[in-house]
Amino acid sequence: MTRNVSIGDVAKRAGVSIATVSRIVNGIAKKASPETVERVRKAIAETGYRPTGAGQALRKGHSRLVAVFAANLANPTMAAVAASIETALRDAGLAMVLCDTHDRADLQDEYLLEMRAQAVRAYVLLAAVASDGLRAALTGPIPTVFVNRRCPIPGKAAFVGIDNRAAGREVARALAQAVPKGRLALVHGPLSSSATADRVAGFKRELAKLGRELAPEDMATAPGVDHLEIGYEGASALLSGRAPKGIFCASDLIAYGVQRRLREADLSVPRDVRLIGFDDNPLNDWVAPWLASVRVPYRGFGEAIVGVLGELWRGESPRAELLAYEFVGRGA
Amino acid sequence: MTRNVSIGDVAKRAGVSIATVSRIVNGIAKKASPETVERVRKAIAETGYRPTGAGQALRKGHSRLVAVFAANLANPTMAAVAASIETALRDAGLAMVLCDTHDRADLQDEYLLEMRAQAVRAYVLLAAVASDGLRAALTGPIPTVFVNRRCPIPGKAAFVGIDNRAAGREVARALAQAVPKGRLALVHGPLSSSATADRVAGFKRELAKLGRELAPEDMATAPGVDHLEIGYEGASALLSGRAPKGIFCASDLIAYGVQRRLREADLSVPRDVRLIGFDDNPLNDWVAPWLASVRVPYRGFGEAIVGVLGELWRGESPRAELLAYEFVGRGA
DNA sequence: ACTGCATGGGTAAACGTTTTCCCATTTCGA
DNA sequence: TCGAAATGGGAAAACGTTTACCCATGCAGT
Repeated sequence: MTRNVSIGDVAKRAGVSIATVSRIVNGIAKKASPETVERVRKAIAETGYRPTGAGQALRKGHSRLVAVFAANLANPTMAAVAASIETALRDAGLAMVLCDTHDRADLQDEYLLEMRAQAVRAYVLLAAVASDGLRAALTGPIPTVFVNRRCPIPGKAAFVGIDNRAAGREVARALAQAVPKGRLALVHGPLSSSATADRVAGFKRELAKLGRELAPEDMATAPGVDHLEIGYEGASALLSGRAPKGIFCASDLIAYGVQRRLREADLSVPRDVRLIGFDDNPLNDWVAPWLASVRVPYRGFGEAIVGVLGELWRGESPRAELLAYEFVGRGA
Repeated sequence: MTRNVSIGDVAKRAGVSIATVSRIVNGIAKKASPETVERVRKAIAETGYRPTGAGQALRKGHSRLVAVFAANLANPTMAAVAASIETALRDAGLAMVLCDTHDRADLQDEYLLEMRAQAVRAYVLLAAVASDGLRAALTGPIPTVFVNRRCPIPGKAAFVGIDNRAAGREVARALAQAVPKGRLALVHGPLSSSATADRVAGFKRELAKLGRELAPEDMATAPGVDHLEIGYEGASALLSGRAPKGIFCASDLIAYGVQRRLREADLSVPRDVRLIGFDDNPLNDWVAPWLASVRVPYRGFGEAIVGVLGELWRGESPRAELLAYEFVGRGA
């Protein structure tokens, strides 16, 4: 219906050139008398003018969009991080394009191309997967920051997350202490994720140091992207022998799956088996008060990510920002 | 570094004009000899050309973006719907800009304006809130579809969701049957959401019909956006009297909150109290096997929404698409 | 031989910005 | 009083597309 108001309309109404309007909108304050500024501001307010993204993007070479890639939006932690990023981006005057890669390289590559065509200002990769497209993107001009899962391709890349290895060690100490004697075990997802791999490595290493090294049959995993199923399958594998007294689950969802399997085997958590998860899903306090976990400050990820992005936009070199995590004891 | 390849580069390489390339890319097949098409296709493949969004948006007046507004991304059902929309949009060659309005009118308005400036092809409002900006948007040229929560402003607007009133009635019958005698109760969030209001209305109406009308003290609510807290507070209110035997919680998260409060009062679900939630969070089977619920086919929302959007883009008039829900008995 | 009409494809305008020049006027220092 | 510099602001190009319009050429029908 009503055509969008353009910078020309504002200029006409204020009786100045569009160049002047543009300068004032963009805060190039050097060149404009206070009266002119006032007139233009008035015209903008009256017309409700707002610069059109397409025009800006065309001229400047980049839009006000940031592409966020998530491996699996159904995963609550991914959704939480996405929400946090969204808020932080908005505070920075940017908008989020959210892409679900389903952990598939082909989809990720397609999205990388499409988002480049959209002239996004940055890529934010939530659990990236290695792919040719990613390799290409890393040499391209679009700043990229990896979140949670480190860049699966060698080279220096910006990262925001926690020290998963140290957290894994802390879990090991907590579990060993909570279960002074008896079989300990581990259930985890694919190790292609650096987050998982680091947690597992730290956990195993520390456990060995404590003299409670895990045997191969104490470690279970399963393929797939659904951590609930992974947990269920992993627990099934563990239960072929004598039930473990303590299990580290590399994510809370895995722990939920494990607990279901244990429940079906008439084992009670935490009475019969201690469980420690990871991520500390906000629902834990409500529906899983038996689950100890590691709280990752997902709410703060957005701010950290936008901070790192700011550095990249200013031309600084990529760095890793590690946030503080916290072990949450539950089910004591 | 490497400048993006533009349509001109392709044209030069294929030895044709950019108009020809554009026509071929856009499938205007009438005007191009097979050999020319072949040459251009080859040039496109070699250069990896892909039309730039900004150019298209500028020329056509709209981008390949669709704006999705969610009231609260931390809510798993919102996230699930968003994920579903994302997939459906991708299949249609579109991308999703996700905006978290935090259920605030001012943020929603700001986003409506900003997304209009981004020339989005549509608004998808997940739990919209009434506001001046929304009123203005509805008279504007951008197709709008409401999801889950109906348009809070009178007038005809496209809608995708379920028949919440009928579902509420079904819950009433199920609860009355599961708890043949004893006090029944209801905990719900703000009634400004049509989804909540309809569920509650259907539930109360049917209960009255069954001769088990709710007294005022059997209905509890609490302000705020966090359903967990609402459930907890609501349950506290209910517990001032004799504990109810069955409670309908207008969402699963509310049910989680209620259950926690009951647990703290040493009441067991479902032994002491039957609980029925709504939405059927996928986690229920894993961590809340005591919670009956109404399964809303959120996975299918995306497809339905994109279908409705297609109609709107073709100029058809807005309609409401109601999807099938299903009562899920648990904790019997 | 001329008209009429497909067929294939090129020219150029338009979309809305930003930004580089450029110009006019004023101010200031000597 | 003259030149230099500062101040305020305009003209126009460029970004990448799409599309309305135009122009050849070839061919069939008269």
